[in-house]
Amino acid sequence: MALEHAILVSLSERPGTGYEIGQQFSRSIGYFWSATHQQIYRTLKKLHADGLVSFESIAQDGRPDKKVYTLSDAGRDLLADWVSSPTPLSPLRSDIGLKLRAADLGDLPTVITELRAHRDEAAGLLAVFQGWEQEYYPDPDALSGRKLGQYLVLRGGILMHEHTITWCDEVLVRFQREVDNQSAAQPAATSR
Amino acid sequence: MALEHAILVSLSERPGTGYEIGQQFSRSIGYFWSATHQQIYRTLKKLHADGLVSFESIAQDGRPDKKVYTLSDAGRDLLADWVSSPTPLSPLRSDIGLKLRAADLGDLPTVITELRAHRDEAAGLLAVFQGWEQEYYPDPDALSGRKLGQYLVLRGGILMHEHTITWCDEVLVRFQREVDNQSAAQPAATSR
DNA sequence: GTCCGCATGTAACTTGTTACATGATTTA
DNA sequence: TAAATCATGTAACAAGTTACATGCGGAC
Repeated sequence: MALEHAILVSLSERPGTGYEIGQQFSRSIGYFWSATHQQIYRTLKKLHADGLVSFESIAQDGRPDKKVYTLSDAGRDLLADWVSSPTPLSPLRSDIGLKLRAADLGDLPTVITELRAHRDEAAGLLAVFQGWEQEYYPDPDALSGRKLGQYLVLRGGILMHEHTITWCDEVLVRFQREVDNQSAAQPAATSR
Repeated sequence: MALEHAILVSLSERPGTGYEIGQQFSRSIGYFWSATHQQIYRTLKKLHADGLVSFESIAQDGRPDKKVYTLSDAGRDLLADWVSSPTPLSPLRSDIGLKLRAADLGDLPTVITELRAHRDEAAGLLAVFQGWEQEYYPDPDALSGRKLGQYLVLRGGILMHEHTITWCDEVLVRFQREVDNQSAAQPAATSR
């Protein structure tokens, strides 16, 4: 259901083509909701059939026509209801959690290397987010309305990646100790 | 892909029926990977066709036969490879993030009420997790192997819910201030 | 006598992923 | 001349959700 809402949210910020919505999904909104262009086109078609968006075809030189979609009144009403509706805790699907749970089946040093890569990736994204925070929201206390919501979502992303990094570090420390203990127990085993 | 791995992880901890795996998915493992029983039965069939698990039918009085699944050597090898493989940052799908981004379209006091409910739900789960931590892992420094992995996943869950609560609180403070400002600006508007 | 736990399944549908296809313009 | 950007789409498949179906035994 929520992909529809994600697209409506994007259109509520500004009208745009499927392509442009896709851009947003791989930039700002994309850090909290992802979708491929195929999903977007498919869903736009459905939203149009349901009367939640309208579009205007714009002819272009050389390129195919573009369809600029706009939120309809019905779409805006639906969004307003939706943002005020309850949000149950969403079931999790965390690959890294699963892997950790079975980590002792794999090769620990390799697991550590991959975990560090994961951690660094999160740290990279965190830096990007923190850059945005400083650039776009230098005075967070003064924010209100739409801008405030966007800022708070960004804050959520920052907190989330901080959490990921904290967790990875905790795991890395413990796993490193585990490796050290093993090599201390079998000091002759230098290879494999 | 990863549902297959989730089931293999469960079977690597102990053999079991589809039903029992489902139980695990709504308890321990379920807090990091969720699946319905339909998905599980469907996937078990596929895993069996691929030779990653085997099963033994056990006749029962009155009840239908149960199939106790066991991880095969091939399944164990596949799991070992998988836990050592890279884990890219997974794309996010956060309903609450999306809603926040469009929060100004809805009724703020209602949004606040729902957000508080969300926060409290997370706090409830956090308490459950913390209970487990104390009950099952009273001496975390002494853990190793399989148990250590399970503990670290639980730690991840605890950190995650703490993050959720921190975030919700941050948002609640800001939104409450927003409401106060609005009612200060229009002190006569007591209803609606 | 009704609900809960055990135990497995089918069917229909919605979402999400991956690959392929087209075609002009701009940038390296 | 190879690539990236703009712009839209089809097709096939994998994964996830919801509803329905069966049937015994025990608890309330």
